[in-house]
Amino acid sequence: MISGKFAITIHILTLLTKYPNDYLSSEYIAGSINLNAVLVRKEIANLKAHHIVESKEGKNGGTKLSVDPSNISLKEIFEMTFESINLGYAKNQPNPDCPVGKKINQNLSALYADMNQKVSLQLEGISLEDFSNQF
Amino acid sequence: MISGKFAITIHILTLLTKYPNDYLSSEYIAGSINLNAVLVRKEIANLKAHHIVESKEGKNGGTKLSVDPSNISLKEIFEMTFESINLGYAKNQPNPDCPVGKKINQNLSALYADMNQKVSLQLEGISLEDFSNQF
DNA sequence: TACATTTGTAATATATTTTATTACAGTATG
DNA sequence: CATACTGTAATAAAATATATTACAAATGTA
Repeated sequence: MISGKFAITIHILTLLTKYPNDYLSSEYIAGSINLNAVLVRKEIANLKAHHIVESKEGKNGGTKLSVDPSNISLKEIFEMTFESINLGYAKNQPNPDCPVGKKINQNLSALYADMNQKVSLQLEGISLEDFSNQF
Repeated sequence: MISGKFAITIHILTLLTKYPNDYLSSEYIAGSINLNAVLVRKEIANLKAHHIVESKEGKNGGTKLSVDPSNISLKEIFEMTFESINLGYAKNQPNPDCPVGKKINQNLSALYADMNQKVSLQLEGISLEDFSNQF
């Protein structure tokens, strides 16, 4: 199962991009995603830690973008919400006495690293503004 | 969480490539992966359905490759074990009355489709033989 | 000031997915 | 005919993801 972190975060950011002058509440955002507001606030906390958004507490509070959406790429959003693209690893440590077991994870890692590079290149070319303009 | 299906399958196939003249038992393979033998047999069932390997039941039975490892690419293995590369979707259906909610999944899908194309190209260029030669 | 609204965060519960285990029928080998 | 395998179903356990509840703290406004 892949978590919805990236999708949720990009949904939040698209809303904030669409309404750049408003502080949107987590309840409002949650209503668009159809997700619990606490989880929205958790992703917002992550965005705040990366200085992408800023929040205001109290009545009429909420969250708004603190960067220009043309200056942030999907690669950055990806990196904030996803460790790396990969096709998975077996759960347990493989047998180190088997020539295949000994090296499988290292060889998979190399493969996945290449994958990430290609995907990163793709995501780097798309700004949040680009993405939002599709709506 | 990403399941280990792809990693397990490629581990199995690497072993079969290394020992092309033997029928390897699921217990033996499981010992290399450090995984329950039943799960190995399940992935082998998948490989058999795709005519990549063949099994022999009974004493001294096991599984061996039924294709030339230079003629099968990681892309094919990927497609047998993975739906598609993606960065996830939010779990619940988004609000169709919101312009963003209405289109978010479609726009994410398009993004992910591009990603798959790039990754597929990469994987297409690597044969099982290539991968196995790294060990 | 008092109230309402909102964030921030912790604690806990539920749901979903992934992996593991158990069990056993069926098949081939020697 | 005993042994060592596969094939597969059923169930359990573990891991992860999402949801809910609760409440302190902040802030705008009557």
